[in-house]
Amino acid sequence: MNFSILILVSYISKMSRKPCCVGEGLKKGAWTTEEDKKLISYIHEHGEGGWRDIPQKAGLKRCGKSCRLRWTNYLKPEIKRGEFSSEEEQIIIMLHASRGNKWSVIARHLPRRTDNEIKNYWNTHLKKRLIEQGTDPVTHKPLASNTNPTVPENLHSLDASSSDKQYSRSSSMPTMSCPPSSGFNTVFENTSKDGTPVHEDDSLSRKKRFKKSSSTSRLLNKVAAKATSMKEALSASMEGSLNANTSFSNSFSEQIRNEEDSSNASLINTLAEFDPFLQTTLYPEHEVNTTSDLGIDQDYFSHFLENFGRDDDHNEEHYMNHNYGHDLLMSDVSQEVSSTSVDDQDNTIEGWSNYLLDHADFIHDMDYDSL
DNA sequence: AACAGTCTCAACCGCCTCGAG
DNA sequence: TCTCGAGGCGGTTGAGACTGT
Repeated sequence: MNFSILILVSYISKMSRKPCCVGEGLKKGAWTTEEDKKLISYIHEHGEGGWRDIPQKAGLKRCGKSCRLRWTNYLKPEIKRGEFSSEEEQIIIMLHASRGNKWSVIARHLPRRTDNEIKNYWNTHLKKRLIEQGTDPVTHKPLASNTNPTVPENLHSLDASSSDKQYSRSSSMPTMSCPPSSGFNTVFENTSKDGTPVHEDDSLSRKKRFKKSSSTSRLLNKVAAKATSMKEALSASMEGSLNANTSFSNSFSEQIRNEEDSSNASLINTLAEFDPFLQTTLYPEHEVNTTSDLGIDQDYFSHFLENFGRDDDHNEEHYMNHNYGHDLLMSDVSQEVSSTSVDDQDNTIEGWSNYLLDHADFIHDMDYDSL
């Protein structure tokens, strides 16, 4: 008997690591306001680091790891919380396509967002929307069985047998006509089930969570509603010298330098080259299969993936052998195209993502009505 | 009003990485 | 070179909030 226990203990000690947070009377679960105050107060006074000693010094019955997580994921003052912008969503999706579930890497490109928040947002929002779009959230390629993403076949396999009932729920939502590139969020945006406007309240209610994406939807609606007239304006203003399929190789920064001289139309074209979200609205012929709120065009996105590769560890050669095709990814950050390191790749993406974020306001404020 | 089902996200778990000694 | 521990990371869980019936 004792011998068996010895073997068992030996086996366990070899197979599993001792939990870092074992101790009598250590508290678990949700943090109280009082605990938060203690932790904030201590870190303000002594700074971060030395997490192991913090609980004792701060008078907390928590393990150091728990304190660190609470601080880095929630209490840190610079953390941005709440609604993700459409630009942030795009960055997450594109980075996830190239990096996979490297949440910390993705978080580096989204200032003030934590990896945990991004991970949660992906799992609860973006992943589902990609599936709804007919895109495999793992491979970021079209789902094989899906021939008509507008009514994704895969949804049928995600019905009652799935724990995720959001689809069946949303299918019961009132539908209304919307521009092709506006997403499923548009369906329920700003509207309660009886059709009356939903007003935001202060609580983190489910209503509010749905409304989190409403800015995306509003922008999508705004852009999509103008897509047709924009295209017409393009054709007219460029007198055929510039059409909707024109490829712009100018860098984004160059475009901005010439911003004052550029028409909104050419700028939007350039934006579209960067931005699948805009591209689908500019090139409606590309969006026949697009229903996602994200508005990401499959062909465009596949192109992105081809140029970017998915796996850092196995795409060094792939990365090196491609010129990335996209000047947009390179020019803005003055990176060597031949660079092969993950760090350089990070920098490249960072330049692009920073640009997207930096000019989000500009994109949002663009005067579509003038077109 | 009550209940069951569903969704969200803060927090936890356990493994990994890396630097110090 | 090896060991150890702090911190980092991605996956998972479960409490609480919300919706539908």
